[in-house]
Amino acid sequence: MISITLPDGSKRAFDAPVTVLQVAEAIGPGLAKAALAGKVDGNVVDTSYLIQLDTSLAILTAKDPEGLSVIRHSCAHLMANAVKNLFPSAQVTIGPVIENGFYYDFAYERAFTPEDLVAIEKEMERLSAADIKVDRSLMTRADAVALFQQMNEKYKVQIIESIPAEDGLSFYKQGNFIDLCRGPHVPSTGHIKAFKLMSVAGAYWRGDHRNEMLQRIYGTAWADKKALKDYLHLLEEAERRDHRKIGKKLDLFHFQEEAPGMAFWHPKGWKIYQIIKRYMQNLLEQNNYHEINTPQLVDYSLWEKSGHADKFAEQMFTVESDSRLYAIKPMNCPCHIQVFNQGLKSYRELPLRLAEFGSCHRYEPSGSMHGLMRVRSFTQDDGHIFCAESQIQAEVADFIKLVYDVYQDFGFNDVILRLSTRPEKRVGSDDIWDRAEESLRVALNNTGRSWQLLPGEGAFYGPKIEFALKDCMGREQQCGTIQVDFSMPGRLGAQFVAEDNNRHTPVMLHRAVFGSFERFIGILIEHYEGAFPTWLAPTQAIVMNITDKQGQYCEIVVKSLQNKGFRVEADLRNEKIGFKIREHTIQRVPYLLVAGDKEVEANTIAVRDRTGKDLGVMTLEEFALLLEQDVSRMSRASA
RNA sequence: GCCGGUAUAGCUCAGCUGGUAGAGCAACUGACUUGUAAUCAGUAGGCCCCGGGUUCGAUUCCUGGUGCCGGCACCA
Repeated sequence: MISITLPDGSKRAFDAPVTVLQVAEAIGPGLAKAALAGKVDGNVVDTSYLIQLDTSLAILTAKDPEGLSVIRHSCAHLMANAVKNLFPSAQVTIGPVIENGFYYDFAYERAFTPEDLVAIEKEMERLSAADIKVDRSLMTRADAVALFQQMNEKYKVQIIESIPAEDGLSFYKQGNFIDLCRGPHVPSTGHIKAFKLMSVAGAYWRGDHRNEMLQRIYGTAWADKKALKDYLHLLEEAERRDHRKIGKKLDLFHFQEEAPGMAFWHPKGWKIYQIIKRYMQNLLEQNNYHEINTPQLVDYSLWEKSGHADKFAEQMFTVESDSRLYAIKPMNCPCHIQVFNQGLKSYRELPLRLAEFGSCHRYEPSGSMHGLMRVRSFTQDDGHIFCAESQIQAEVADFIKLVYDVYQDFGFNDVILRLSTRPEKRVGSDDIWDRAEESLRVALNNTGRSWQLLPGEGAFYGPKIEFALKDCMGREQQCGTIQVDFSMPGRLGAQFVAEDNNRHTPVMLHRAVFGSFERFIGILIEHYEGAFPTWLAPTQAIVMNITDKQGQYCEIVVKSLQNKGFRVEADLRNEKIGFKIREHTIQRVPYLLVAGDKEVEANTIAVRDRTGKDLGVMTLEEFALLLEQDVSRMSRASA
């Protein structure tokens, strides 16, 4: 007797071992038809999985997130199957599920073209329509190696050989196609109904740039055609949020060929930049930082001492003058240590917090640049906290809180927290790394928030906590960071006199909240789709006349609001009011003020907002109050 | 940096197989003096990314470069 507990708590009894599919059939034919996989004791398994002991079971269909994952995974196999049918000499490698879809990497003598993709998709449709049964089987490693060697799948052989011998190897076969896979998979290819191949791209074998490049095909797959259509529509919407497009449309900045990766800021974009800079200056002052400024060019020898030249020589811009070699600073920390080193410091002065809106230049690889998100010339809201080891914990905790406060002010609620630990190429002993990583881990755990571990992703001088925000396409962009550095202060001779009257080397915490102004503004643009909250909007209100008669009145209105500190402009062009409204609505100006004869007569203005909502006719004082309240919703900005 | 794609007016984009280019919007000029998302008419605007080659002739084909786009790798 086997008793199976279903998600609703009910139990089913069977005389003999049953497969997941048989259980589904016992529940109902509709469910059996929709069944993609089962969840037995929390593990997702094939519908052919044989249940032999009492357990809990959920039948997974396309409606379940895990069922959708199975579809995507099986769709990757379906694509590999199609590719092998059309290009028999292509070799298969790996094909995992990713957010919204899947990819599969192939080794082939030439690159796949967009036309190939169309053909592959068509072949996939054919295989899906044929509803081919998907069978799972087990094989020993030796047999598997022999089989794939015989098929001339040398990448697959490598993968199989790298799996520990004691692990069981499962394989999935559909028609003429077989692939090593942990599974589970759909029972037959007919369950894969809604998919689309998105793009081809190069990708290094095993993610290592020293290896050959494979052809990666990206695809998306959904439960049904409607979900697929919705997703494609969502993608189009997301593209509209692209900061590069909005930057052009709202005239915020531009790039040009003569200065790749370096933004030319236009008046409105620069206004936003100034607003967030002032915001940060206020905040730093409140948090006991001292703002400083350091040189743009520093003799190359300093970068050799700091260790940066060792790792980043290729990525530094250099200038030779008067037979001396300088580097245009790629970062600010060595300079901050120079400031710290002026004069003997006492433990009483720690923690000493130095901040700089530091303009940096890095020769980033050409293929890595991306609008404002990754540039060669950028300004960090950089800061370095010099402290004793015992002070790390409190400083890190304060900083994490600061970051969350700031992000909240800017409307970001989805912050991705990560801890990046020691990389292969690094300075400092393992003991130092142990202590540094531990201090960050403790700080993260104390926040009660969930965080991800990124092993090996730390800076060469220390581990780091990263605060990442998502861009319009869901890509994670690192913005804030705090890094514990036990090495650089010592390398550059930083010292302080402790309570014991001996000289000690301080710990340095590198930290930035925005990361860079460029990237942060890029993220802001995408987050708000250009419709910045009033406190950030370059123009907060526009005043428009109906005819020339109200021109003078409009100018008085503008002047009066400007005198109160608001960013207000007039649009007195001889155009119809509808035309002007449309233009400024598209330009995302929060408030649109109209003055016609009636308003002049009553000494009022007609107000509407950029969403099209009519806020009615009011006096200037009433509007100023409304504006004031709107702006002060962001408390820290006006602090 | 690597793989692929791409580059035409300020912007968004047409331009079949080679015969030196067009649209919409924007700009400018004029008329209109207008009540909440596009008034009408006119004018002007192009080293068709840069260099080399093939050709009688190249925006178009080939080739080298650069920028940009999508990935990969990198990211102090």
